[in-house]
Amino acid sequence: MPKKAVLPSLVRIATWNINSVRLRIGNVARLVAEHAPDILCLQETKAMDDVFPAGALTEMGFAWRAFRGEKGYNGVAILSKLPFADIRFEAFGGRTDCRHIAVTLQDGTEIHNFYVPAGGDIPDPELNPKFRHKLDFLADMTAWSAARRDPSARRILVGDLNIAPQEHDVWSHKQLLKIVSHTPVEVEALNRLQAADQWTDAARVLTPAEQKLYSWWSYRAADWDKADRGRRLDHVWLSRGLSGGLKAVDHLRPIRGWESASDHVPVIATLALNG
DNA sequence: ATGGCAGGTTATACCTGA
Repeated sequence: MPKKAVLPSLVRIATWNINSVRLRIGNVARLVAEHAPDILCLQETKAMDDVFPAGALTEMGFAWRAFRGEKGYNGVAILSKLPFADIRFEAFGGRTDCRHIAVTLQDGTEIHNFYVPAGGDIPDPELNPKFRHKLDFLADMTAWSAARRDPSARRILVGDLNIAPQEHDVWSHKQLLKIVSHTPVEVEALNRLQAADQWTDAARVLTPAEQKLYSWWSYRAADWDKADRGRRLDHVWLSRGLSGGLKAVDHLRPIRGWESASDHVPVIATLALNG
């Protein structure tokens, strides 16, 4: 007897640091109209639950919604056209601020949406509590992943991880070595997390390591496109039980040029969950 | 080598981002 056909054969899952979901709800609608994600994971929604635009997202076709936000900062959401069997969150970095939310789909696939702390300006945990918080958060993620180590688990980890790990995940490896998001201590912490359950960095499966690949461009550049000083901060990772189903990963650079754009662009992975 | 922008708030100055 074939596996129950609860889910479509290919699923498109998007991650996007939206930098205020209320301000950019029109951009979300345009993304949905033009790119048709089945599941949309947002970070930095900056909206408490009572003002989260759930109605507008329902009208876009997301019958299933999980969100948790706080006033002015943080906030994560998972919007889905596929049903949820469970919604939950866990504490990382010693706080229950709104930086993680997870759902389970009907076939048992888990989706974990993270907003890792940015870490402030000074890459020294002794001098900068924000950097200490970032490292603590990553250490907790690593322990969390190691405790669930499972070669057959079906998990997707997405989000703004606020680290560009590889040389060509930033515009200048040399010039960013002491800049928070690309320092060796952060990259090593992210690599430990990835190794904790042999996660696949989906974007780099299909794009060679020598090719520049970004998901974020600063608001501060006079011309972000011309300067092209980007970083790959937004990630889609697949557990071993799902990595074989990966079909495509798109970094939607043109969206950085939309009116009233977020400084991050969506990353969309297409994968077979039942493959 | 630096500075540059943007969103939100018990706002009109200061915190966050990275």
